Amino acid sequence: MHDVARLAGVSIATVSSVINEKSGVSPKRTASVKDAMSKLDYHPDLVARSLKLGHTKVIGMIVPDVTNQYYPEVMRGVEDEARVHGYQLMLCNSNENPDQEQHLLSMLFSQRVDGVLLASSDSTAVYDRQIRRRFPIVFIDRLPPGCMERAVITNNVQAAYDATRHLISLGHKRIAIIAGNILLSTGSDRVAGYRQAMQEAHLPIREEYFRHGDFTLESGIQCGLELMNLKNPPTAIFSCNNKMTLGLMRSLTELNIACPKKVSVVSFDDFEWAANFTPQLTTVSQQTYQIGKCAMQMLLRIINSEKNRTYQDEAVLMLPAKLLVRDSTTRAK
Amino acid sequence: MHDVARLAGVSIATVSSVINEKSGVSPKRTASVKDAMSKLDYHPDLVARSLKLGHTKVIGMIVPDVTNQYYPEVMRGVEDEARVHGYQLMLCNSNENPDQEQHLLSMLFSQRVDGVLLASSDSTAVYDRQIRRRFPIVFIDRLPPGCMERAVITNNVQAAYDATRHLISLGHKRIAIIAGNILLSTGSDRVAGYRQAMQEAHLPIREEYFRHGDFTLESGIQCGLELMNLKNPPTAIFSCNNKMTLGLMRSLTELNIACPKKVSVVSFDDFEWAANFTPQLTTVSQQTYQIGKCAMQMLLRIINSEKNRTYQDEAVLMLPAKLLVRDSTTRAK
DNA sequence: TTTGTTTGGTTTAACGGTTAAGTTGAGAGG
DNA sequence: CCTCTCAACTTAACCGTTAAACCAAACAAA
Repeated sequence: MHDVARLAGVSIATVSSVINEKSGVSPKRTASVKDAMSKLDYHPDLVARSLKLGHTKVIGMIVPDVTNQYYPEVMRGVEDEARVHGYQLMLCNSNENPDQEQHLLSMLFSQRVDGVLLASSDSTAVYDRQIRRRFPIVFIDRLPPGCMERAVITNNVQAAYDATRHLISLGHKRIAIIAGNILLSTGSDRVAGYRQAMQEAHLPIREEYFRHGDFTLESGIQCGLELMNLKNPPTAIFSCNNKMTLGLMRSLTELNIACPKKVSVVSFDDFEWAANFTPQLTTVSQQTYQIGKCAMQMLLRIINSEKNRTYQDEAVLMLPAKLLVRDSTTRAK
Repeated sequence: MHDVARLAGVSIATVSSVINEKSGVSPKRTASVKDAMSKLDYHPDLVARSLKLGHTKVIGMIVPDVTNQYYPEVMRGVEDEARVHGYQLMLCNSNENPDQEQHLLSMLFSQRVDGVLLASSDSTAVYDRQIRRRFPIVFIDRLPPGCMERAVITNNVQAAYDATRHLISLGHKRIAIIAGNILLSTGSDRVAGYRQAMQEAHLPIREEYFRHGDFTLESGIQCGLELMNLKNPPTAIFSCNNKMTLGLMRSLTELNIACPKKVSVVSFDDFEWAANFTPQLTTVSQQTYQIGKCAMQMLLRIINSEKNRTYQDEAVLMLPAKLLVRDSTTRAK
């Protein structure tokens, strides 16, 4: 910057003015400064600017597993919205590990990011003022216990209800569920929707049809095997996320059980490949891109309101999911 | 920091020494400083530190599409290696857009990242000294034209050769290829491997069996339809990436053509779902995690060698891929 | 002519750390 | 008792920006 100023024959303050497009610099000088900048291949140091300005124009995003299709899709929405407003993204992986999540959180704070988007894997952490004071947080996908605001999630209860209703309307009575980690809202809410639909239809929820997975492929295989090896196996299964569904389908292949002939399957989470399975999977499709976009918008509103001290609270935004009926579900015999 | 120093009754320099675990601070003071730090919930400002130190301990990573399974897998390797050495990751999406890629590159420079991992979508850009001077770059996945060093990629020629050989060894003669963007090394190298295997087996490469896709699902569908609607359709198809394969399989479903009965399919890129398709897909599996890990290690070596001025050059590291034979390929009749 | 205002710039003090150089005090050696 | 050494700590300069305060010249109004 110093060099640019010297080459253009002005002070560094003038260079700064040109960079930030402030008024009060004559066209002639503006031109010569710009000239000098490109001659020297000068790029402003955002580190220094951040230090001075007190904000970084970077927002952090913590997800439990980048490898799960779901999160990159959310990330697209976040990124597109962020770019429009000149923000950069710092993506971190918590590996479903609460300790690492806390560590990342404090690391992001040290990096002085302007805000954080968090899909928390910590079912015990209380994100109270302590953390809040550090920076604005918007929760995505998963709602931490007790959290009543600043979150963008899918209406999991409704979505699970719809999925289960679909099975019931096809005449199924023996409907099993492969639940995810019920310490997470995505785990418990989907179970709640299932329960609601079953009770409404006066169907019993048999203990043996209620399987606890943990959102991983392996647990899907395990639960699938257990369910189909019962003396009286279910005629339909509701699997609570994409990875477990994958495991479930593998177990069906292994046991040589035809789907949907012998058992109908409806899965949470749609993904590119779902329509390519044989059979094509009936899924609950979340608005992933939209979740990311809305979350980023909410975060931006919070950041700006803190800047202007016009604190307005942001409720939990619940986006509906859509049931995509394909070939893995069919009428009960 | 000021507050911490005051509370502990020392100077800020002493606080700094404690933070950086420098010798020359008495145990008593060390304790009281640490005490004060936790009392005030103090987290050092990495922005200020970066400004002073001239490095950020952040490395940038630019990928064409986070939504492609491949890149998150690479990212895992990068992240694990980065974490060990105290580096953070800034992930960016170029959307296969060269302009955006250039823009991100200059943005990352302004952020003063210590290095960059780049899967370039720019087939024309020359990454010469101009760019190099800004920061160390290691290329991943795709080798830009003319680049002979500082890259970690899969041995695409060999892998494509193996895949094609596999089809040939099954007795296929009419072997089609759905190529990707041949302006990218991943596109052209895979074609080269295919060519080599075909020529070696004295099989003609028919123009009509050579289809140009662009690595997208849509192009896969398109090429699949075109190929199977020929008067004399191929008995085997080599598809050059995961998304195009997905498209290809959709087109087969649409045309009601059985795989592998009517046509064998081998695909580049393995992914979690590949083993769940019906039929289970024969794929070329890249060492994604390892690519990320090795690339990060190489970048670290470059960064450190620049620091010590012990410039040593890094060649192109080529990792082998593995052919996973499953059910989508079978003997030609 | 004097005064006020506007325009187009410069100077300088932060921002929050790190570190080289300087200071202090205590113990050892002469 | 004086000097020397060394450990322990402080002072102050610096990193690259921005912005408030300041300044000079030009011009308009009284």
